[in-house]
Formats: sequence, C-alpha cells, structure tokens
Amino acid sequence: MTNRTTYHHGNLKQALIDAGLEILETEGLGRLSLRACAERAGVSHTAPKNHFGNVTGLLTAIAAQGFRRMTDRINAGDAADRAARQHAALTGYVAFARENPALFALMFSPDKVDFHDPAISEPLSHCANVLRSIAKTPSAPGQFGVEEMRIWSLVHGFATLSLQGVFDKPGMRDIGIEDLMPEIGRTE
Amino acid sequence: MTNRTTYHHGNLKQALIDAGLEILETEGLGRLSLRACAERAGVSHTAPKNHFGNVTGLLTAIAAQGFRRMTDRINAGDAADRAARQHAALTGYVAFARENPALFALMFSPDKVDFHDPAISEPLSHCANVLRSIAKTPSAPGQFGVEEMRIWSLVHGFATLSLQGVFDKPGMRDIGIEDLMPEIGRTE
DNA sequence: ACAAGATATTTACACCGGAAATATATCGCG
DNA sequence: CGCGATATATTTCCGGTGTAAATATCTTGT
Repeated sequence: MTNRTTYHHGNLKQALIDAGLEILETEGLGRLSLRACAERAGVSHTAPKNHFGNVTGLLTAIAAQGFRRMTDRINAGDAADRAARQHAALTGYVAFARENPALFALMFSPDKVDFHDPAISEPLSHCANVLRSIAKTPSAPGQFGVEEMRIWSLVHGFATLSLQGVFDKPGMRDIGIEDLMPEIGRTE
Repeated sequence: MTNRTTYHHGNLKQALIDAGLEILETEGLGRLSLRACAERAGVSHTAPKNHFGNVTGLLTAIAAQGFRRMTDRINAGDAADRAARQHAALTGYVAFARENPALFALMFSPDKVDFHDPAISEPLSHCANVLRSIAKTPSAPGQFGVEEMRIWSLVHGFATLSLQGVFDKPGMRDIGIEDLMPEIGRTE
C-alpha cells in the first residue's frame, strides 16, 4: 500500500499540507478530505491524527498555508510608494483569489477552518500587516483602524462576489478592483 | 419510521427546504446534510432526489430561500429617502449575516451551492435590485454599475470578515458598517 | 377503469471521520 | 550500549453521508 522503506514518514505534517494544496489545485474543494490527503502522502487515513488532531486541524493548517501564500502575493515591499504598494496589494488579493479559487474558498469556510486555532493566527496577522501598511494613516501594530477595515472589506467582498459569479452580468466582467478603489485611500 | 398516514408527503419540496433552514439555525452548517433534512421532514433519505436531483440541488434551494430572506431583511422600500434606504440596507445586510451565520455561510459556499442553478438566479436578482436601488446613480435594470459593485463588495466583505472573526481585535468590535460607509455614496 | 407518470421506499455500495488497540521507530537517560 | 518512555503509523471497526437501482404506492389523464 505504501511505497515507503521506513515505517515513519519523516515529514508527514508538511507532506499532508502539501497534499491538500495539490488536491485543491487539481480537484477542488469538494474533493479535499482527510483520507485523500493521507492517501496522497502515502500514509494511512489515521496517521494525520498525530499531527493535526482531527480533520479541522488539518484543513486549518492548509488554510494557514494559504494565508502565507496570499501574504506573499499581495506584499510589494519593494514598490516605490504607498500608492504603488496599495495597487499591488489590492490587485494581488483579487488575483490570488482567481488563481486559487478552491484554496481561497477554504480559507474563508467557517465550517471547515477554525479561526481560533493558534496555527492560523500568525499567518493571519502577517496578512493583516500588509493590508495595514497600505493605508494612508496606518494604525499602530496590533491595532486595526477604520481605513484598514474598509480596504480589506472592499477587496475581500469584491474578490468573493466575483469568484461566486455574482457579478457575472453583461458589461461587468471588465470592471476591476482598480475601478472601485479611488475612494478607498482618501483622507478621513 | 414515518408518522404519515399517506404515502406521499404532499409538499415535500418546501418541507425539505424548511427542514434545512431549521437545521442551520439550530445545529449549524456542519450538520446540514441531505439525510438530516429528509429525516426531519419524515421521509426516506432518497426521497429528495425526486425534487432536487442531488444534495447540491437541495442546498442550492435552501440558499435561494436564504437570498429571499436577506432581500426582505435589507429592503426598506417605505423609508423616507435614498439615504435612509441605504442605511437600512447596509445595516440589514450585516445584521442578517450575524443573525443567520450558518445560512449566510451556506449562501456563499461555492462547493455546496450551484450559482448556475436557475433556482437561485431569481432570488439573487431581487437581492441585487435592492442593492442597486440604494445607489446614488442606479444603473438600468439588468445592469450593474461601479457604484453598486462597490457598495455590495464593501458590505459583503465587512459582513464576511466580521463573521469570521478576522476583525476580532481590541477596539475593533465596536466599528460598524456605518463607520465604513460615508464614502460609499459619494458622487463619482 | 386503467395505463402512465410522479412520488417515495428499500437495499446496496463507496467514501468519509473518528475511536481503540496494536505495531514500529525514535529519543532520553542510566 | 541498553532500555523504558514517547512519538509516529497501522489495522480494524463503527456510524454517518450521498447516490444508484429496483421496487412500491399514489395521482393524473383519458
């Protein structure tokens, strides 16, 4: 059943997360299961329990990895100015959702991911930090002000609704986040 | 097993939808299943197939009912002016999400709901119509412009992220959609 | 009255997550 | 080195879930 020569896998935890990410890319969220991840990693379906407790723990870890990838995707730390970083972050957010629809859906599935799991809090904070850094008047670290909430809400809602096809009406497919954001950065 | 006197249920289709809505309210999205709906409606677990084809058809019908309820919740057609209607719609949107977290999550779960199902297109259009009606410069019926997309994106993103607990940081819990919307209605 | 179709059940099956007992490998420490 | 403790993985079993196929019951049209 397994092609391993050793009884222990060696790095099963990361292998299971990677397996889940691959399943999301190739088969979609509906096919993501604990057993499918285990099979792809070459272990029995109960092996994940040692590392993640239960299926929610595994899916939360996969979502956490998704937040790390999204943070990389939206972070343009080398950009010239704040406006450029903001543009890169917002278009990157929407692009990430479109390039990874299943992963993005998982990351915001309350019935599959436990947002109180410590494994996800750090990646989530890093993502929030990038979004804070593009505000005109960023709040102090650890804080999150009205402007940041407005930016995140707008881009997240746009990405979600676009992905869902809610905006799939004539003449709307060409409207992008750039068309919605000129007001976003204005001073309070 | 069943308490029915007649072999046929009579109005099984609606009964299954109602059963699903009750499960969402009392047990949450994780407990919503075809079999659970059937059991609550007092029929065998294969009976839903005649009315909905498969589980996606049933969940889509439940989500469609959710959009109808949300439309009622955000529609303040009797309000004095556009600003009042807008305020009612946006606060209503967020309130609906908080009052029906499981139903709201289902309504935007791409792996459970088929947005191409005709059963959901009409309720979705009605919901969109209310959101269009609160724009300063509403587009023509059937159309959907930048302002409407910005409004919907902002309020949907805020509702979703709030529900997920993403904004659960010190000092943020008191920020509402009203604090994010003064810019929303401004002229282009 | 009766055939045709709609509606519901029974049975069977594959997939899923989890619990419990067991097996194997690694680590800590004498 | 040796050996118990711990970590990691397997096997087996169970209840829950969605679907297909065959069957049963009711309703409808003529």
